Amino acid sequence: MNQGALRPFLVKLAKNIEVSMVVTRFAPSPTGYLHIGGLRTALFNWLWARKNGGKFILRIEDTDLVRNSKEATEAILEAFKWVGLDYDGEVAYQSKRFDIYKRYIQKLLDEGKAYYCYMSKEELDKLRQEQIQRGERPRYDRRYRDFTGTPPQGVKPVVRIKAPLEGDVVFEDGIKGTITIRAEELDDFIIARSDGTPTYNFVVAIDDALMGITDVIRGDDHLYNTPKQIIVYEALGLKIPRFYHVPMILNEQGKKLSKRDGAMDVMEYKRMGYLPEALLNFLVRLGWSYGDQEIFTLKEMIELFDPKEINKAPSAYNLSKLDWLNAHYIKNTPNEKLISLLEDFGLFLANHDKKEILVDALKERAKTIKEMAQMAKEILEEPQSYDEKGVKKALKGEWREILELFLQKLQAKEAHLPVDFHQVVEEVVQERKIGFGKIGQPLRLALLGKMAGPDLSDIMAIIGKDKTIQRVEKLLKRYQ
RNA sequence: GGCCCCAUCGUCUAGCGGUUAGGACACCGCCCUUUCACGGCGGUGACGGGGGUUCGAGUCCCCCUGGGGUCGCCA
Repeated sequence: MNQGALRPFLVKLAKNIEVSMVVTRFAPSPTGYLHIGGLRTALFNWLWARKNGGKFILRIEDTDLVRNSKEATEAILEAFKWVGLDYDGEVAYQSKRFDIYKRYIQKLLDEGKAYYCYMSKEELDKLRQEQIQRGERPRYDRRYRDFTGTPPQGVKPVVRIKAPLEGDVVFEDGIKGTITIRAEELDDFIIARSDGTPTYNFVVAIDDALMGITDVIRGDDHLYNTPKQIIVYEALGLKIPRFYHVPMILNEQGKKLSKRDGAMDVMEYKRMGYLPEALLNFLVRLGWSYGDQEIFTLKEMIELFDPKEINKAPSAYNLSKLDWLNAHYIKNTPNEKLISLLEDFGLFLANHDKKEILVDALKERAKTIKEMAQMAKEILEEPQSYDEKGVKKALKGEWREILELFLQKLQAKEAHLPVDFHQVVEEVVQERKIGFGKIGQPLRLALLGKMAGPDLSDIMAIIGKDKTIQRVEKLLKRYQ
């Protein structure tokens, strides 16, 4: 095959590669922390890009200079870091791209596809009120669309785009199917504010096109923005990406999620002791599933995720399922890792000689790292009071004689490991011919101050012989 | 209110014209066990309502009801 014959083939190959390339993005506006709905959207985009060996871009939508904050951007970045989502290239800031948008706005102006509108905010508000009173849908009346006269003085104009006057804007949504919006429902929306800065629907379309975004996965609160963005794409002759509008996450009552619903901030989950892998697993199953599978590693998610399979209906989150997932991931996290996570909750175990026994005992029962820290403290710290019900239940019969015998035997013995302590308890049981509970219950009360907790032998080994004796003596003394 | 979208156990979901409607969380029993968990076994529990289409509808169509989104010089 000579070069001339090969060339068309290579061109075709290159085109196919381009077609199959997937570029997604997450585009938050920096007005607050990253919330769980945003994180799910980010995850979906990230998974889809990674699955296809494509790119995932993080773009900060900060065109509204007065509402943005640097802290919010940092909070979003921090949340990304915590859950372990990465992104390709540098973070893109729209505020640094104003000159680009300006050029496109000018282009539309020059081509007569956009125009200056001199209506003031007050006039607009008045118009809207009148329309609402008449029971009409409030919308701009296009009074400056074909304006040729002398513009009013002292009004800084906005730029509006000419939306189609008739027909439908139709697009294919990867989740919801064909969406049709009639032209009458759209108005000539503003693409540049009176201060010259561009607005959301305009810059989104420009950036998605310029950055080569092929798949836009976003919340379905953007569904109605899509036809507006399509108007921009078409006015500029840009390639329209595929859209996937993900239904919202609802609160536990099945109502719209609001700031009042508590744990909205992703970082709040860290503070509550959740593991990022549990949160991600929880979130990926909200609106998406793969048969009966509940547990997904990140690798499996990448392998199996497909935005086309996302549910059409909104889903309510339920914390108890997150708890279950978190408990699962805690059980499967190496002790060393747990010990370092525990430090965020004021528990420092790194130098404790029985840390393995302690963590092993706790990881089976804790739902969160925070809870785990609490349980550990209950073991490590001498009880200051005794559970009332426990006292009634455990301190009866010959409990005193039993514990005294136990103390006597323990004092006479070397004890370090759980088996050593277990052996002492066993001897008491044998000698007194009693059931394990007869000694177990008062002993547990002495050690923990309450009736629930890990294996007694483990607890004694963790705190050691001396503290065990101290605690038993304390109980004996307290209830003479 | 207009427009758009949606609807299977309390919750997350499987189902893609013929299923005893499956799984998970939660809940309730039982087992394991010195206790609490974990784990194992079992149970309660759903196709919002009404019309069609079809030999046959959770699955297709229409209406109602309910829910969500949206109607900014915010994103």
